[in-house]
Amino acid sequence: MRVSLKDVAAHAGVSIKTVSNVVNNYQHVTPAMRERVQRSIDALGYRPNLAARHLRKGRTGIIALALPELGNPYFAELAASVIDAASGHDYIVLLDHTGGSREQELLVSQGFRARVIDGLILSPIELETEDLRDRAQEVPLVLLGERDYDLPYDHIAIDNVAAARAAVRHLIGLGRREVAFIGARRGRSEPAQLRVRGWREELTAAGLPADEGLVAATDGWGHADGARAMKHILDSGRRPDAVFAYNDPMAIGAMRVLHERGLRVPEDIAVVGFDDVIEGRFGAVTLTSVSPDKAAIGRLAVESVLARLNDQAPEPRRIWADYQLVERESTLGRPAGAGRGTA
Amino acid sequence: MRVSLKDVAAHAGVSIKTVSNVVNNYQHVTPAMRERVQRSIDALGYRPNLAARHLRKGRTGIIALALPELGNPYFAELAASVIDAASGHDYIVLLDHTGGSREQELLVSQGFRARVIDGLILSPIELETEDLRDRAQEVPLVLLGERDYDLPYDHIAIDNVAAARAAVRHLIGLGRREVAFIGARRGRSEPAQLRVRGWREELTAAGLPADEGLVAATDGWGHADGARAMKHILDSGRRPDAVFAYNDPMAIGAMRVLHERGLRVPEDIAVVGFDDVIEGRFGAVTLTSVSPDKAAIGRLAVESVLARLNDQAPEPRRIWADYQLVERESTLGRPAGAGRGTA
DNA sequence: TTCGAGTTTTACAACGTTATACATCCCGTT
DNA sequence: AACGGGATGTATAACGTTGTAAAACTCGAA
Repeated sequence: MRVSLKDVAAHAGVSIKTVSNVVNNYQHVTPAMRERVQRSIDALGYRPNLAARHLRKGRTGIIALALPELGNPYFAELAASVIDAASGHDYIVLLDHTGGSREQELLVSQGFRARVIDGLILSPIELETEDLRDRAQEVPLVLLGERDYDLPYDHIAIDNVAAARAAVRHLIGLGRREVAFIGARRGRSEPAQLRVRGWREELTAAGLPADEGLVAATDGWGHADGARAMKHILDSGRRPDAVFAYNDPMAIGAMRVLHERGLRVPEDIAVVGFDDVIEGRFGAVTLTSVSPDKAAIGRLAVESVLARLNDQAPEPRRIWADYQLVERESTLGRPAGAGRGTA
Repeated sequence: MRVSLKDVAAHAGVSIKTVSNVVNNYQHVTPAMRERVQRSIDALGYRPNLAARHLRKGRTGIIALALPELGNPYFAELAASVIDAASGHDYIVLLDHTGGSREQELLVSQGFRARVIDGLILSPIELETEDLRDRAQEVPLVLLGERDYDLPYDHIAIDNVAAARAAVRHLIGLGRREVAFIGARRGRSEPAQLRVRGWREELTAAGLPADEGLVAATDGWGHADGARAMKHILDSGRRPDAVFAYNDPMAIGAMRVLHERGLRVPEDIAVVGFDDVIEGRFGAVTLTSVSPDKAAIGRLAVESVLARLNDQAPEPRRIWADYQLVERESTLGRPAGAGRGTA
């Protein structure tokens, strides 16, 4: 069996607690004693049993990250950034995916999928405010993403309305007048509402009609959904001169359809995506996109969870991460601005 | 504080162990007793403390999955499939990424990054046989991916040589004679060696020269690396009529360069990738690719780890997963429909 | 020498669970 | 009626760690 503190203590001829003190770098240990115990530790190859430590301290050193789907590279990159951030605090990350379904999100938020965690970072899609309200407050929860909840949890996101407005402003600046929005979600909940709102506000501000006939609802968030939505718009006889998609995969799916129909990007239709995933930089037409600071989001999420875990956190707050509009071939034209903010 | 077995026992007026028996579905519990205890469990909202269970049983219910990088959608999709497979066995997945560096892979393989796990699924890139040989045998290890080790661990992969040969055979069948390979890795280790070997064998079998001048080494595995490699080949004055890339992102990066140089895919140069990631289906030219059965790989990996954990596993073995060559526009016999976008 | 105030080490009791060994109960058989 | 044996429930001791409180040192000053 494995070496325990008891074995080390016996080997060094001291009490168990003294060994524990050495292991944990307790202040009051004489250098001589530390040396002696350390020698036994090395000799026996002792390594702490984390299960016992967890039981005793009530901490596991694990935080869970629940994302809608890993297939979307934005979430994959976000996961990577969370893992790195956590690693810097000696935390490891348990990953789960919900498929963006309310049921799974509920299970995750109530801790039924993972019960060994110190904290949870959740990026909800369909979850409603009331779903989270009766959450048994077991471990700290930090929310990520576009949904807008009025709840006592930290929430990290970029300013989706402002970012969407920047994207639409950019398109208008190119002289486009009919800007379609791809990716409003069907059903009662409206996860895309902030981006749709930004689209609407900016058009209105520019004195253009926010034509709801140019808003295409979809069932999912992938390439295929974007393609279907684009087809739907074109088949309905509309011919917008610009498309703003909920995210990059949908934008790329839409561009594929435009290509199949012989429509040129950006000459006939300009396209802007959201998330700035790597694949947008290598298509035949590179994609202009809103680029959230993923590294910052991951870092802030981890820091928030850990702060709350250590009771160092003030009241729950909304934290804004930076973003940037990155222009590429799909909207060749003149420069646009960046945005940012703080809570 | 949280509800423990003790609380439930007091509430139900029985001993702690009886409650434990109910929780663990122990055989000999009368329905009446089970009912009564269950009522208390529900009333108090009891949920087992995994740290304690872990300490007692020596199991955590967690397996770790260590992948080179999540940014590559192949690995992201693989992670999703492992998470789903594990979930079916009441296991959860701790995710780590190594960046494909030997140092990180070593840390992971020796359990220094995560020590609360029952088993480890590792997809190594640079790790050498000897690095794994002196691994302290703490938890079961299952290997994934292209590397070929002669070690007592289960190894799950598709037959890379055969798959690569199928890809090259397909290109030769189109009448292509100069097939470049993109993505051999620099340095002493040769992670891409099996696919290069398949490339070489198939060309030779067809009576064509395996021209090493058409093999492009890269530093990484991403879009940008593929683009660089393609540029390198073209700049060296070579003009192959086909390209076989180590993976899809590299193939897509290469196609972008071909597009920039005014070379048509597939008319001038046919392209085949590897992994069949979703993004290959939505470019201006969709990508022919070797499609490994990711769901099977995830499932087999989880099953292998758990079998070994339960001592139900025979001697370590190599397990082959299925694959398929999916043909798309990048290797179409005749020119694709809508002309290429312009400008 | 004795005392006191710090400093260093120790003994012991948790943390919440499951395994072991034992006690009890309920039967059908003698 | 008493017995034996399987089915069911219980008390207790681990698992390996850390927090608490108390004991045992050290050292300078009375």
